[in-house]
Amino acid sequence: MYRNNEMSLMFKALGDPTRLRIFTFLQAQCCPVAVETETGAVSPLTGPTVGEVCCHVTGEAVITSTVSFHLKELRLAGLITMERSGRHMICGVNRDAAAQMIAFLNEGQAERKTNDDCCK
Amino acid sequence: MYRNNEMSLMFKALGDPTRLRIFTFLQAQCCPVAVETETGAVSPLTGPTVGEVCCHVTGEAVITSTVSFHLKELRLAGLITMERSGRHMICGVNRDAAAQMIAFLNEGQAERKTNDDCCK
DNA sequence: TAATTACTTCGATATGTATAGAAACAACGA
DNA sequence: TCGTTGTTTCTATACATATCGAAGTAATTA
Repeated sequence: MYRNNEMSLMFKALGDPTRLRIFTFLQAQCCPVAVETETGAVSPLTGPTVGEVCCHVTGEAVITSTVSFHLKELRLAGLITMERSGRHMICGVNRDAAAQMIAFLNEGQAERKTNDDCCK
Repeated sequence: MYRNNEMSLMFKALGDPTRLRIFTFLQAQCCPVAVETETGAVSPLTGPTVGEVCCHVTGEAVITSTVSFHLKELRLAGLITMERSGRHMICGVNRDAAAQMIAFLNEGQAERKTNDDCCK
């Protein structure tokens, strides 16, 4: 049941068109990453700034509070990472999260049970 | 851009814990299907009724308007199918929709672009 | 240290969503 | 045709969410 709730938060985060655009934009970015030797966690070293994300979304070179809000939602859902670099915030996708969603959906496709006789 | 909006509707539908439970429950059901010879579309011949879905979700043998509401949302997002069979409504997952979501996420993982110099 | 850049948070607002009970509806059996 | 079963729709309500402009904050430069 815990997994269900975590997963629904991820899906919910992608459930807004603007956030889905941001996510796929970040997913498409190819950039060098740092790997933590202890945990193996991967975080982007460079990548789009918040301004660049805004730009991609709105087409204008202005940072909006709306995009900032959506970035926060994506971050809280664990779908993206953000790290300060000087005045900028560098955004990157959390590829593990995407992998988890894929795995979740794939499991469902694979595992089939015969009808349980529920409430009878 | 159209694809983005369609996809976000699917993710949104799975973005509620109750709906995600319903979806995975239906995904797990193994049942005979009918294949349309023209389109190749697959639809379940038998499967859980609305009452059985309710039962799985709430643990009680009562149909609630809430579950009915969530089933409708899933249906409108294209994630499940529902067909009347006598007094019952037979629910089934639309496996193609799940496949589409998986494909969408996978594409994002695969396709990487070098930074486009956006708004500069 | 004052100004500038890059971004976030706050406050207001309008709209959407989940839930629950009651009423309506559709199919079947007596 | 009347009641019963299985399900949906309606209505009300409480809560969440997206958006926008304004104010606030952090890092850098003049």
